[in-house]
Amino acid sequence: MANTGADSASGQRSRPTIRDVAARAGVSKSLVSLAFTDPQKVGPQRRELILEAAQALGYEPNFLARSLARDSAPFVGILVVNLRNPIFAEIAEAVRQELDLNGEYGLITSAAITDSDDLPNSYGRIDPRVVRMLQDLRPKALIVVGTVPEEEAMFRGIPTVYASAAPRPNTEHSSVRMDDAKGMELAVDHLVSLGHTRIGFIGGRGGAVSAGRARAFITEMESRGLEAVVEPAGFSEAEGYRAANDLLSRDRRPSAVVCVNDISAIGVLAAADDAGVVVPDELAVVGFDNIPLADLNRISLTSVDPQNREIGRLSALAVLELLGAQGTPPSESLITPDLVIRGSTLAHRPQEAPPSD
Amino acid sequence: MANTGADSASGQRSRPTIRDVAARAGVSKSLVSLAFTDPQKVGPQRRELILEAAQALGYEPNFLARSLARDSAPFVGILVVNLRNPIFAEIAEAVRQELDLNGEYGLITSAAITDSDDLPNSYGRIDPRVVRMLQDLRPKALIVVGTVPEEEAMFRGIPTVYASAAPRPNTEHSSVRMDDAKGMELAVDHLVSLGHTRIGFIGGRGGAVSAGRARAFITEMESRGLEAVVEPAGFSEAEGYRAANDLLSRDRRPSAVVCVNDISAIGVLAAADDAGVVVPDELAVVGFDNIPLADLNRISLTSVDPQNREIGRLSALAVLELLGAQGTPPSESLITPDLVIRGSTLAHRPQEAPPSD
DNA sequence: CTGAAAGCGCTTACAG
DNA sequence: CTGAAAGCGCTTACAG
Repeated sequence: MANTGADSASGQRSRPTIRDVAARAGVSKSLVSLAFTDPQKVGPQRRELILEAAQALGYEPNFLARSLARDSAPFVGILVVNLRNPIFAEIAEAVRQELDLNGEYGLITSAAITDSDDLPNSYGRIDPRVVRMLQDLRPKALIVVGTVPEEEAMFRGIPTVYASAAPRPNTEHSSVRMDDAKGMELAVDHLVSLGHTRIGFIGGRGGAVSAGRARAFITEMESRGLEAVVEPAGFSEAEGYRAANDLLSRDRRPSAVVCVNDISAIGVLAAADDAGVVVPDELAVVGFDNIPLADLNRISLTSVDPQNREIGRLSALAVLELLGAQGTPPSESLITPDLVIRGSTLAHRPQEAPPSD
Repeated sequence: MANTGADSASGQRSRPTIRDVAARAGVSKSLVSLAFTDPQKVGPQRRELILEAAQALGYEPNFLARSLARDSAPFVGILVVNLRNPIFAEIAEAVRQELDLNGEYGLITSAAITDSDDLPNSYGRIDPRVVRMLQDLRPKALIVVGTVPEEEAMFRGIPTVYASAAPRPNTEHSSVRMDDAKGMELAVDHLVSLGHTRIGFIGGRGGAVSAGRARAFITEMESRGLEAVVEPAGFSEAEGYRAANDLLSRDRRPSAVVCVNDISAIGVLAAADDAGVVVPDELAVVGFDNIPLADLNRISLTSVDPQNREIGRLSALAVLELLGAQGTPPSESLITPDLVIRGSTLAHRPQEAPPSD
């Protein structure tokens, strides 16, 4: 149904258009357009007139029509691969906030396909229709939060930054992510300083990030002349649980483990609890991600903090740079992580203050 | 920049348009349009021809242009008020899945404004620009997941269903949410069956849901001739912590508490731990929401399960009904919750199997 | 600084 | 069943 005059007279209101504003202000459509896109180029009194008319009518330019005409929408798309993982939500919000500060606008959307057996941290597949939709919307740029398992061909032709994920080797895209080598160094340093020498790693499966951390662990251990014990596992709690059981049943079991992420570390804690192994006295545990859970009184998990807000912030800035100069080559930023020490490695952790308000 | 022929000859490819397909198939634009919107109305051979041309060119109709022409986009908008809360992600995905099953398409987006002091469960404000953007996109309908603090005027003119939130009294919108009275009955029943008579409630602040649960608690207790002890608190861990401390320092302290949600219940557990109060022996704790956290070994929180996937599913169906018959009056569905009993109320809980894969 | 005109990619009556 | 035409709401050269 076209938006006829009759329609706007009826109860079913549609939003006023540029035409309505032009009529009310007594100017042409194009002048109204100009007043909204490049106000300086319109004479002060006319501008005032137009803005008043728009105000009175409650007019705001229609994104959709504007996008079609310009062949580019006035926003940066933020594609969150997995909504269930709280760190992705945190990154996405940090991205949006930083874009805001720079006068850009971020639209968050999610493309996760729910598998029946989906776990909080599972890296699900992506819905190609969401990506197509996003392409139709023609965002100025895209920020992909999290690891996309599929080929990146989907994002071709639009400036893209990966937040918290590594792009494929010969990509044209930028990325901002934690420096895993540095994170592993912090984790192993900490454990070694507590006197641990027999240290295991749980992880290595489930993608590039996992494999990279396993490699970093081996490097870190070998550089100290220590034996690297690796128990392959993915990102889920269940896999952490199983891997920990395997590790705990070895004859020379490790006195400490580093886990590929916090979720699997939670599984390790559960396995230790069930096996009557006291944490941290008999088993020290370190995770990666520093999810909110890690800070809970009863979990108190020492974890490598990837600085998610910083990752989000820098991803936004990377996109702005890409937008500024078209020829900008893709960049890779590695963020230096932090180690947050808690009860899973230090028995007598400093008494925590009650959570602040 | 218009999408000229020269442009499509250059490296910077844009997607093929209906015009390209028409040219290749040797038919008019409108016939191509028809072939995509109402294939039956096109002769078999021509249809085949058109589809082949489209296939060869990699053509797919542009959502944006279609939306502008039709004054309605081919999808249902799913607005997630708060991305940080895992239950909202779960609902949103269930909505999308059910829409899918019915041939509709759901686009998830988030509108949370990050406040500096934002907590995992804080009900943030909503970004009006996201809503406007969504309106411009003209979704067929809207599903709002979570409580929107602002006025609902934003959603006027578009069929809307609230998932997991109550609409304002005289609204024209539908809603699907947990039956809080029933949930409270389950919680109190359980505690009473364990022999508790002095039971507290932590919550009541922060919105309609919170206040409603407080009222339900009082009703439930009074109907049994028990005294209802209410300690006002919001949804955050910090507020749960503080409220629990207040409650525990009373002369006749309760032997059990029901919390307005799981996050605040976590705060209660922390307060009990810090005060040396043993859960569940000296204090039994029940939460609402059954977030994934509640199932963790070390938390093991008894919780009222709102059946989020079911809420999502029914919200999708409610929207489909609204779309089917325009005159359909708004409906309110109350979902019967479940009580998941864990270690925070039952000391010797059944030995849990290791998490399944 | 202003206004008429063409166009973004699609859909929808309307006449053949 | 098919094709030319007008339109969705906006932007962008282009001529005044």
